Amino acid sequence: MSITSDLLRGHTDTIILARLMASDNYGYEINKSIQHKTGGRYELKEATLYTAFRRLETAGCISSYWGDEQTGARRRYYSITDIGKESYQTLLGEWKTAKEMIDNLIKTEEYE
Amino acid sequence: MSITSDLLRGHTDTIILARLMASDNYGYEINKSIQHKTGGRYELKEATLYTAFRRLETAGCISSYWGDEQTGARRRYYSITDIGKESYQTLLGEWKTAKEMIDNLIKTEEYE
DNA sequence: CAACATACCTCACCTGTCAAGGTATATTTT
DNA sequence: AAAATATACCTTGACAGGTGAGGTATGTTG
Repeated sequence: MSITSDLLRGHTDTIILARLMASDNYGYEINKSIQHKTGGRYELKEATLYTAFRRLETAGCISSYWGDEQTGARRRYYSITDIGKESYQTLLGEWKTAKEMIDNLIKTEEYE
Repeated sequence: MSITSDLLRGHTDTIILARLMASDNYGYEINKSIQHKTGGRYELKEATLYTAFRRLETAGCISSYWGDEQTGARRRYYSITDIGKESYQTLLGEWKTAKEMIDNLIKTEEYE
């Protein structure tokens, strides 16, 4: 168990949705921008990333389309839907709650 | 996926160790004190709790002994070891790091 | 032309969680 | 006295998300 697995587990969807709130983007670049934002301390594994895309698309949170690049590898772009925007807000709220709860629970004070 | 599963996943060990930093205690009561501390909003499922005890004991983070109750159901008490105390401190640090990373990643600002 | 970067994808496995089931003792209610 | 509830422990099988390892294809760089 590393710091980048179970502690961040369950946040993958939120992280992706947050990125897509800014603009449409494709998988490879989404991962790069996440790496960039953490100063290289965190990257989504490819398998995790694509699993999350499938999950989010099935849930109606994102939609996808192929880019029209004339050169280089093809790119599948993702776009956040209205459902996705709602989910994102919900997830933000849940994170706030969970964060407070964890902070409270892992302190040693106030345990009887 | 509920707020009490994936978002708190990976914190079970830390929560238990935090409780044991205060004093030795037995499973049933540990769970009660966690419920009490969250005002009933969170409880570890029994299966999760006992799985975690096995995991922590195997890792040398806790040790256990049977209580000498003369009446009522038997109680298995757990005690945090030196290794457990070290682990607890490490986990606290990892949580701090992870928290900052997540906070940063799920914001919509600063994505290019 | 080999190596690397870009860019996509799938499969099998691992691990933590948990619903569902079980055991046993003591107390309270009917 | 029987039934229900609370205390207190435990295991098993299934599920879901993460990930290592593998694959495909194109373009660029040394």
